Amino acid sequence: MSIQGDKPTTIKEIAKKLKISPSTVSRALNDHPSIGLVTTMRVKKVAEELNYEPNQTAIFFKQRKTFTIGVLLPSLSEPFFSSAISEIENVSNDRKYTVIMGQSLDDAEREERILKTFKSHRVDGVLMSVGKNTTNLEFLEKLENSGTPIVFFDCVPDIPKINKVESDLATGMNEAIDAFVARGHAKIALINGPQLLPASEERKNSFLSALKRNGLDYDEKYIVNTDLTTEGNEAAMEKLYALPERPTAVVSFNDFVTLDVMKAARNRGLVLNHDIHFISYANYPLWKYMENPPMGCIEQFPGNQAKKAAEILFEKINNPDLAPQQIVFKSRLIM
Amino acid sequence: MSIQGDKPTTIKEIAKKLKISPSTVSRALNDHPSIGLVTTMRVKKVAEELNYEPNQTAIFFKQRKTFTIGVLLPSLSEPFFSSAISEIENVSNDRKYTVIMGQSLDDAEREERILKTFKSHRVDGVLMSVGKNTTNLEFLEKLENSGTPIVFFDCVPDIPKINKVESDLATGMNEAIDAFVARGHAKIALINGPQLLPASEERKNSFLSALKRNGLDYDEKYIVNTDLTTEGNEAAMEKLYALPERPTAVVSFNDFVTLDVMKAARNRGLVLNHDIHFISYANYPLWKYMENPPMGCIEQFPGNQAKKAAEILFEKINNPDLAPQQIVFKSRLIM
DNA sequence: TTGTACGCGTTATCAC
DNA sequence: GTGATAACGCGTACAA
Repeated sequence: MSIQGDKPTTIKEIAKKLKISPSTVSRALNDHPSIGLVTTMRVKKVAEELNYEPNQTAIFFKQRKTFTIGVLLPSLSEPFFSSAISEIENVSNDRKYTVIMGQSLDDAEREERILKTFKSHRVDGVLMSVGKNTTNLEFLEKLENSGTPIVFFDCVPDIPKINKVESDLATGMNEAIDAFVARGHAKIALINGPQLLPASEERKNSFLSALKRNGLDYDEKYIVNTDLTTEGNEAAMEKLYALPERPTAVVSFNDFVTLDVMKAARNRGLVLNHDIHFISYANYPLWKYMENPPMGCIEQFPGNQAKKAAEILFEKINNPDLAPQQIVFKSRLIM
Repeated sequence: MSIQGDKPTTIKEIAKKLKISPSTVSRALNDHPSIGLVTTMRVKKVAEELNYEPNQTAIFFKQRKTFTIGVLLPSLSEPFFSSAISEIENVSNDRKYTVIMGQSLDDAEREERILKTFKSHRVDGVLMSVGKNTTNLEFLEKLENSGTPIVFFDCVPDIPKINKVESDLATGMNEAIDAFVARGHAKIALINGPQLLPASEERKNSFLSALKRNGLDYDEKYIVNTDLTTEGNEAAMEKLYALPERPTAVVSFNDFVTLDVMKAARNRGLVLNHDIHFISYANYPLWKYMENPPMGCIEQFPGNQAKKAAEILFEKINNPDLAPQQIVFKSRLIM
């Protein structure tokens, strides 16, 4: 119930109380070697008493360094990004850095606005995964020549000389097709995302090459697309179901799609893991609890990706002349 | 490829270029009415050219206001908190506020350290859900009389006169027991969390009163505890399984527990939704995809809670004299 | 070992 | 309508 005012203590007040100069207080507080032990102790004692806490806003301002990084992701609620955030917070916390966050919700305008905010906050670096609808990459240039290091991960722009950490979707796809083939499947389908999405493009290409690698023919009817809505997912499954030569094995775009299509398959009377088999690009292992989970899933290690990206960012912050880092994490089939 | 230096443009440079004073530039940039239209336009044009962006660190420093709130949660990767974060980011973004984040991981020391960081960043307010192991609430006092408004949500300290948004677990529990009873169940068990957890205490109490309300006897063997590890969860299920009068209906602490115990039940040969029925305190609706989901789940609306908490915080920030707000969200059974 | 003086970028206050 | 000046809290080069 103290009538403790709202104004935080400053070094000046400590100085006045001790009848010494503010600079001495400053140095004492920072354990500057030139200050006598007694003085240092006296200063610290009074600082404690007065509940002194350094005003970081002043320090940030003066030092032109904020010990803060900005993290900009498409979404903060998706499990993939949650694991990422968690790792980023850990790495940052270890290094005494603070994290400010924003979600673009795949809105390019919002994305740019948040980036601007980060910049005006003078963050020491930016970690970001680009939204699906971002086409204009000017902001990048602006950021870069403002000297703020930036590291992309997961969804990265296709530009040379930037720092990025991404996932190689092909390795997991290869393993998936191999696994299907090893079990005797020949009619293998792909339920892909929206056609214009780079992530879809990549899945398609690696799907085709994995088929080829296994000596299988490609039938274009076996690639269907979904707009990632539940309706779209179900429609995609319907298309496959309607085929005269129904596929017995399916690789699907991601968890959410897989959940929908598996349900749709069940509703059509197909017996999971008997009539039809699924492998999903997956973000988290919830499958183990299901009675009929997908046959396998392709793990992209969002936590690891984010962690690595954060580490690169901190390297860059401490050594701006570092050459651009480009890391690729292999995706892996988990069964 | 411009040799654009690393130093951001300041109003001084704009002033020099235009041969006017920095104050005029400042006023022009802020659309101050006393500045002539022509001057204002000229200033804005040059600012644009020079890629001027206000240095918030300087503004924060001067204004003693950071337009930043700190959000401290036990975990950033749990779905419950992810939805919360997402809503908080939305509300903050709407109000032009920035969010800095930290996760305590239920470590009281880390929690306090992060809070200290928030404070030294001079955040305008704090939003927090208290960790499981936090016993010492001194930090709260310190924060409060430093004038920083703080709003708790989900896991809130049991103290009067603070701002909090919490969930009433009893309403959902009542509906759950009613639903079980309506379906003829009499042997109803509770798989609860660690005994010392307030959340467990609350579940237990509402379980007991819901039983009573339905004229059912309470058998202490029907309440088992888990430490929330997979092993603990399985052990809890085993205890129930071993009972001579096995329960036919179970309310379980949360999603993760439910997943484990349902699996354990299946492994014991019990047929879900026939031999044994589950209702779970649930954070997100993934159940609809399962072949044998729980009979129902008790939704706590983390997104709504967080949104309301954020709104209260912003009210507090704008009007510090506002009386403490205490909101309770009723939990609801979803079937 | 300690004090003095200055500057970081911005805005409020006062003067013209 | 515009300019000069001070101030926010801190760190540090320079002086003593």
